[in-house]
Amino acid sequence: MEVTRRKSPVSTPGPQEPRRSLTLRDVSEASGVSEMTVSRVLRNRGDVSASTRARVLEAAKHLGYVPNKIAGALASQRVNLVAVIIPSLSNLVFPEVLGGISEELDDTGLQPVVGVTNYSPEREETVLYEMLSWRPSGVIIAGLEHTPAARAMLQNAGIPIVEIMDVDGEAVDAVVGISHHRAGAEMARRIAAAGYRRIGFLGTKMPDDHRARKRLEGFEAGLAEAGIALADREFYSGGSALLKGREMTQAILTRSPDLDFLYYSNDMIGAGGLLYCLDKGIDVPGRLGLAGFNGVELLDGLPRRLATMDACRREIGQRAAAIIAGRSTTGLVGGARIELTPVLQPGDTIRPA
Amino acid sequence: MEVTRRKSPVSTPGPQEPRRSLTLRDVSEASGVSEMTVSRVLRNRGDVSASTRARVLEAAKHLGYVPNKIAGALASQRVNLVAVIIPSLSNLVFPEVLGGISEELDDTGLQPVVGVTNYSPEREETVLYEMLSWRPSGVIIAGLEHTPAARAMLQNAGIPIVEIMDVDGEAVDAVVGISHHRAGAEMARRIAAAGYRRIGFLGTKMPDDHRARKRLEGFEAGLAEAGIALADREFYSGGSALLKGREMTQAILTRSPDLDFLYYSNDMIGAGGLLYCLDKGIDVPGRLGLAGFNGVELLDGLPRRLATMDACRREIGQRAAAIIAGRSTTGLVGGARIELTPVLQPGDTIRPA
DNA sequence: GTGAAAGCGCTAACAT
DNA sequence: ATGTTAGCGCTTTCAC
Repeated sequence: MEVTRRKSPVSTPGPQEPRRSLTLRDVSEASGVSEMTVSRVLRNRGDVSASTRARVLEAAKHLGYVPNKIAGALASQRVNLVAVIIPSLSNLVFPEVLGGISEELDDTGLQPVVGVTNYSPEREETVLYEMLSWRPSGVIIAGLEHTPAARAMLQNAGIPIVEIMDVDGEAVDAVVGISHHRAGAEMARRIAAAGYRRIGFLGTKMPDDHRARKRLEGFEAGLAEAGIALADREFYSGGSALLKGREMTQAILTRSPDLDFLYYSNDMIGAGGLLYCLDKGIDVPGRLGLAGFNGVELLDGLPRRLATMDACRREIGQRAAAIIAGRSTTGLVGGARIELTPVLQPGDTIRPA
Repeated sequence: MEVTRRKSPVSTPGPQEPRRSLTLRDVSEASGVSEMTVSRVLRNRGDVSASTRARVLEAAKHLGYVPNKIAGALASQRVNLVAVIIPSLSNLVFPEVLGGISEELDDTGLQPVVGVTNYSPEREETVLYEMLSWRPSGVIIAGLEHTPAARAMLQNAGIPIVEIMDVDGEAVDAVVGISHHRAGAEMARRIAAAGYRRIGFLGTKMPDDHRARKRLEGFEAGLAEAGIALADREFYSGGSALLKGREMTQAILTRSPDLDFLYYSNDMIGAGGLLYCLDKGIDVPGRLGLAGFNGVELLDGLPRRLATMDACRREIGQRAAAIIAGRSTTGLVGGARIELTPVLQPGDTIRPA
């Protein structure tokens, strides 16, 4: 049995005994160069003669050496990871944000690591703690609402933090997003201007989806400007969004047949509602107008284009990543606040004003 | 200027100088207990008196200490990370697999870390290298096709490897998936049995989507059993799948108006095709039958249920994660081969046999 | 251009 | 129940 940990000869490992990974020392011995020089070659640092470099690379490749970033990170106090914390991956929106982040990070040597919270503040706290314990170079996190503990961790992390998606609130550090309140209000004004008066809201019942909540609040505020109050509302949670959209639409129209507009908290349930209306032969947008939110690509394939607002998902990811990348280069600190402006796309489901 | 690295006094950090993170030593000093005991408390290891434990936890919490997993991993030679390497996040299928993985890993102390390859073998190789350099406890990777270098890395990693989604080929270690060849063949037999004879295939043009390719091969083999050859085929890539489905359907029906069945390589383009047919008033499934692949939840909201086959996405994730979790506990080695059986769901778009 | 020494923050192993 | 010692595999720093 081995007792000492180091210098154990690389005897053939026993049957069930996990093989030891190769180390710099192995490459060093195989190439007859010091560990230090091997390290330099592998990181393209400092001056190394072409011949040495070739010899080292050859040895490393031949052995199948994969550097140990754990040791590297510990020694250099540098980790090329960016923590990305989002509520969900099935939401369609977040993979797109992620796409923007990856794209922007691609040439920086930084790598995103994704954590998913399922819209639970407690899970967010856990995930954040877990990720911070790997000492990432930055954090990109969805939303401005966090538990006090999570907020404290973000503040004390000593790394750039970018809160994304939403700008309606107090940021810890930098923030990139849109105002969901304003987005809701803008849609409300457009609807009111088009002459719709009996307006219903349909949303997923997500106590922790603050952005959907803010859109609704903004929407009601916008309607109020025109002296209109929300006539009815319908909430669901879970399941296929498209199907839920159908069911909710049927439910609300059965209960309040005089509604002339339906505002959905996202495009997927909106699309379900649209399909339902077309099925039932309801005149859209004449008898009934419809609008969603997000501007998802999926809508392009529907029989009619649902009115929506682009949430600038990809750009949000890019800008957030750019902030992290920029700071990790310059070392500068200071919280930018970037508010993007979503564009209202009336599509075919709002009648002209 | 500091020269020694250790024992540097915790003087107030300068304005732009990144703060040093708290260490075990800080907690040790604050609580008046040795670093080792603090470490034990924080990991719930060994016997620590209730009073000491309380004191340590209090100190750690008060300071806002977040353990440094990099150092911990290096010292313990243990990393609670599982590398998950998938082609895409926008494919709808992979987030579901991920869901299964997370769920299964949740109580094991293991954490998934996701890497995305965009269906590029070279990118897969890079991502794999990057992830292996963090010395994860296991790898879950989509598909059986890898570059020789990637395959070598997997073989030499000395950790459990689970290749997922597909079982048609040679696995490095364990494998969990379905036979896409068989899935294609089964659908072909069903279609032939229903009396369809002029059959077209529509797929995304993905040279590296081996599973779609295998389904097509199986499909053709299945048709051949009934003496049928594929009458036409149509390929596209990129863009909104739903919209592409529409366009491709229009294209293939224009070119080959006598087709009586369309087999799509995935449900999204199939759904687009279905919407197109309904728009055009084509009699489905009488005049024209349709089928997709995957069994995505989205289909539930469509006007008609598209025929499909469930790809067992969630279960694949669960089983794969269970293999990794099991091995990291038992230390046993040995490649399981788990073939799941997808179920054909005829929906409303294949006429009865 | 190359090497030697020290130590990153933590934990395994062995005292006590 | 708690402390001490010696690294984990790499990079920083300084010397040659």
